[in-house]
Amino acid sequence: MTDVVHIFVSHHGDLLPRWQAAFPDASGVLSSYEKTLSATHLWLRLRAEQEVPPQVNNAHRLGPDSAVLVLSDAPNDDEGLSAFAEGARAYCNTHSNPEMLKQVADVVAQGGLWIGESLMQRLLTTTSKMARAANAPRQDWAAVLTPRELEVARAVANGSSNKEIARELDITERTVKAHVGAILEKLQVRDRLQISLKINGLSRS
Amino acid sequence: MTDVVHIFVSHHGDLLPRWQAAFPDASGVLSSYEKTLSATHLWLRLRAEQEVPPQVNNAHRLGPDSAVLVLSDAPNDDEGLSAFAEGARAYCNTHSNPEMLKQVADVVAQGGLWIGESLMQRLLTTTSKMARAANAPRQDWAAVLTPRELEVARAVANGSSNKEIARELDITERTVKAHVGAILEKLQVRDRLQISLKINGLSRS
DNA sequence: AGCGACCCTGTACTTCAGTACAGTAGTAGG
DNA sequence: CCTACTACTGTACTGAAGTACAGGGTCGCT
Repeated sequence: MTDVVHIFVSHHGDLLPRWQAAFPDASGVLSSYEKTLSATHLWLRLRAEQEVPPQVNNAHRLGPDSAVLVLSDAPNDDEGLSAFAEGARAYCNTHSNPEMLKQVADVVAQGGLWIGESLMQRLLTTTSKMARAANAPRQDWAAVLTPRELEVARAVANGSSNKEIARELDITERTVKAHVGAILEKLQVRDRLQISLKINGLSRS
Repeated sequence: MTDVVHIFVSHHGDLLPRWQAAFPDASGVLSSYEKTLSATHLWLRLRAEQEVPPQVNNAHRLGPDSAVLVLSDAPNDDEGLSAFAEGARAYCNTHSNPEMLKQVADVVAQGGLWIGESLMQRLLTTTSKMARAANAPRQDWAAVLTPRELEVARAVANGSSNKEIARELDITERTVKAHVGAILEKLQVRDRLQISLKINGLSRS
């Protein structure tokens, strides 16, 4: 815990009082390259009038080996998502209290990510929804299809024509039709489009 | 930080040495209801041979007001997802070192969630993918299609045949074909299946 | 050896999707 | 009034999808 260096990157290069309270040794910068190289924790205060990705990328450039922690004056889920998509390690409110900031820094130091509760909830619900829709029924049809049929089914679901699938699998179009026929029967559907809906978890059954 | 009570729920009701190291005051239980009520942190060591949801739910029953922290001998993303879906506040390795466990406990005490890096990465990628697929292109095709074409497009995407759509909209099959043709041209695709993929946000463009 | 899967292929047919060409009609706007 | 867009319909054709019928071969199990 001794070799931790906090550097805050903000519009004016100054430190908010609560940042100072959380990390007495921290320094603030505007964009001076040399000073930021030594940072372990590079805090970036987002500027609302600019896009998020370039700001985060710039922070990565300032400290290639630093963990980038993003501070937002008005946090929202989409902004947070953008930040994490660009490799940020934390996303929290600019005006969080010192205890919170210290907590965040510790989590990041341990290799973790800090995400707000709201965004977290969204991540969990959407992903678990996807997992539910993608896991439970998957074994349903995956079980009845042979390996080869599975390949064909996936290609069909992806929008490929019989001819394309034939080329891809290096077999005759006739054979593809045979496989498709078997799939249609096993999955109890009439169309290749219905196959697509079933494979992609969009059918109402 | 004074009124923190750690209780470990495991198969044998005993404490691993590293748990003890992390929280000297912690106690371990098998399933005695009275003792668990006082817990703020209820650690649950998963049993591999059982399903995850009932185990987590049982932990909630043991301590309705406790935060449930899940420990897994062999963590993986799907298991973690199940745990969080059931309301767990943390998911980490059973054999994490004491520092890690303390860290996890602190995060949870602050109202946060602890999620492994791998699972986190998966959450972020899938969600940002969904956000991308759900926001940007949606207005794309909706804008170029006329109201009637939209109806037809949705029906097509749903797997209806031309004849069915004709019946549903009370028009001729010929007219449906005209609409479908217009949709194909405007959306720059060749198939009704591609229409389905595009409407359902599954195309790679 | 026989049986049942899975994978592969051929010919021939029906049905559906999609396109070309052509036309009627209502409605909004310059 | 004329133009443009939308909705609708017809005949006729091409091509893809799907089905029927019929076979070839391999592999594992009884």
